[in-house]
Amino acid sequence: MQDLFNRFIPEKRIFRNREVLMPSYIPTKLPHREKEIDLLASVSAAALQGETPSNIFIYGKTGTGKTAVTKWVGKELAKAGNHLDKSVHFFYINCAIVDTKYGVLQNIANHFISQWSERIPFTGWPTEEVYSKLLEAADKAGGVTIITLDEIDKIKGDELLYNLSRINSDLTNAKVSVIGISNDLKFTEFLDPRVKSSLGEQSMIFSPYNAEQLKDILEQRAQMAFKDGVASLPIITLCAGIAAQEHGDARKALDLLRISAELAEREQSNTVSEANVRRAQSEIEMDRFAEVIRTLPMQSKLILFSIIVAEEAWRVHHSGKLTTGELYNVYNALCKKAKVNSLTPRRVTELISELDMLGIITAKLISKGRYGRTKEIRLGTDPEKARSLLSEDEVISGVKDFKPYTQLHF
DNA sequence: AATCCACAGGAAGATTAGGATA
DNA sequence: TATCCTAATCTTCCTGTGGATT
Repeated sequence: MQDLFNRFIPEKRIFRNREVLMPSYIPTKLPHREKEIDLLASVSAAALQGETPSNIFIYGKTGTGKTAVTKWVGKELAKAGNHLDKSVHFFYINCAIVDTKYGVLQNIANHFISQWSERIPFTGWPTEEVYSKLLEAADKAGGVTIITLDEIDKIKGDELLYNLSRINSDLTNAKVSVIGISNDLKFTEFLDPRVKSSLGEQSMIFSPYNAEQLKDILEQRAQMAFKDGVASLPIITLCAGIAAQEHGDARKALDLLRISAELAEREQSNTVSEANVRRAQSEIEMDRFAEVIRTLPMQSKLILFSIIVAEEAWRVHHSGKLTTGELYNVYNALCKKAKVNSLTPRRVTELISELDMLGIITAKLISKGRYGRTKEIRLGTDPEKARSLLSEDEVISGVKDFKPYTQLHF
């Protein structure tokens, strides 16, 4: 019995606790977020006096610790409340998962309702009914509740936010304050001004970590996640450096370290090598690249395919650079063959810029003087890889043998 | 200095698709 | 189910521009 499964459980050489490197893990110490923690704590401390804390809006890019800090402070607050015998509740909900008004209200309400029989079903009730039930339940529970809405920009419609922003006037016994978390800096711009001023009483911005800070974070986690001596300091510094270049996203840094270690484990190694990190990085990069290409709209795929095809043809016949106009000709011919309506040059330049921003291609604006201004377009990645990814699309696979030079003059 | 190429990219309006609503 | 709304996509029309050429 033991032997049967032992064969499939790899010998533990690397990990002590892999969970620590997962995005969901929240450590007890959050390095370099002391200021944010302090500010958040000072605002929400009002709850311990039985006052309603100001509503807070938290901005920051992904992997800057918004969620971790908020959850951590929330947990501590609830703990402190318990200690002081004050009724303080902390409630967290991710709006990317529950994105409807009904869903959010139902979740909050059920948080107050302990008895199963009285819980609100996940569908069926009129939304207003859920709201009044929520008020009732909250009043019954009393105390101060802090509701955290993570990825608040994902909520459909702003009715919910309006309701929540004035929920306190509907409550007699309980007090509610809201923490909104968003990685979209422009989110409030198109919000009802009343909601905006109410939710934005306090706002915080989480800035990305730099390489030094990421190093500290990785060091702390590595100590818990790995057995001793698995990841050396240079390896950790390398991971931190790579992630710092990519917007200082701590989640990415942890992913990189974790995948590197997984590769090392698969090689039966006892330590993570630089080669493991490089491999992991290209694997992550490849995944992202594949995902981006797969989800491209059809027209963008056609344009990308035109670039691949044209570049190949150019390499054979010519060694000039691919320009917008030439690309458009190829694209146009390709569309004809694929029996798809082609877009106007104006739209195509826009799509080229989008592909450029996605990092799939590079489009550099140059001037050829008398011969105009154009963009030099080049594929940013391996053409064969891109080609095979594009062939998954049926429209593209229908024209995969397309050769531009049969209908172009050089 | 003036010209002019071959586009870039802004503005505004039209079209379309998908989702909500009655 | 039909219809209505909205956001995204796309078109039309436009002005702007760096620098080789005249």
